[in-house]
Amino acid sequence: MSSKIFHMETVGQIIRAKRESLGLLLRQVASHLDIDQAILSKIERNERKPSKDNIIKLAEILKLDKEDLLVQFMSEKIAYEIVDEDCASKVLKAAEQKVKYLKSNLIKH
Amino acid sequence: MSSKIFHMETVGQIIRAKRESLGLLLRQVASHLDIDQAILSKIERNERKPSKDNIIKLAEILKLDKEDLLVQFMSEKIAYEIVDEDCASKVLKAAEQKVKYLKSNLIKH
DNA sequence: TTTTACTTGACATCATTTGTCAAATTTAAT
DNA sequence: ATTAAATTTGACAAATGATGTCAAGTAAAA
Repeated sequence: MSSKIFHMETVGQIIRAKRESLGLLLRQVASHLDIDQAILSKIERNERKPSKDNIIKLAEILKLDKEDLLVQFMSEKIAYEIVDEDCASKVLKAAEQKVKYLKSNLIKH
Repeated sequence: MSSKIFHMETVGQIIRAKRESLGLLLRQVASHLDIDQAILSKIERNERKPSKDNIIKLAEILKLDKEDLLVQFMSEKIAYEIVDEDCASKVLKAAEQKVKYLKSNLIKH
């Protein structure tokens, strides 16, 4: 019986930690994202959700792996969307099948 | 090597098929949902997405299993959200972990 | 061909997302 | 302790997306 402990850092926690470790100010990072520092402050404290564009630019300036950060971001979004459903696990499994199906029939739109 | 064939009916296809098999008219079903039949027509042809409320009332009037239909609905939504990402599979796996984590730490909001 | 059912597109309304700004608070430096 | 810098907060605004109405068009059935 192996039970792993997961950190489950939020995107906000990840970027705050990295920003601070790089010694950057909110205003510096925010200006690279083209947003007000108020938003970035909120994003870091999980009070607001970043846009996809925010994430991409954050990965750039904070030297984080873009794909990793996007995965964090999107999975977090999905998790919050379905966590209140008791069929959350079914939903994810079904979604996996649908994605496979859609990708194999690569007819865009 | 077993490869299953999945139907992958959309929610739209499911409800149109069931409505027709019950001999119900768009206008009859739509009125039960409290929406214009135009919307229902579009939902059935995947031109518009149903709301969650639509789904619940559809399950009622069409005698479909409510949870099944909700799973179809939500998984479809998620699948379309991420199908264009090449890390779609990673996202779903990460989402599963996060859901587990969130559910185990059942501190609402 | 006339009626009935469905589809289409233009538009309306409302909620959510995404952002700005300035004042208030907190943290750090002198 | 004061000041200066950094962060946080809340009120607001604009843009976008979700959800719906309506009426005119098309297709199917009688």
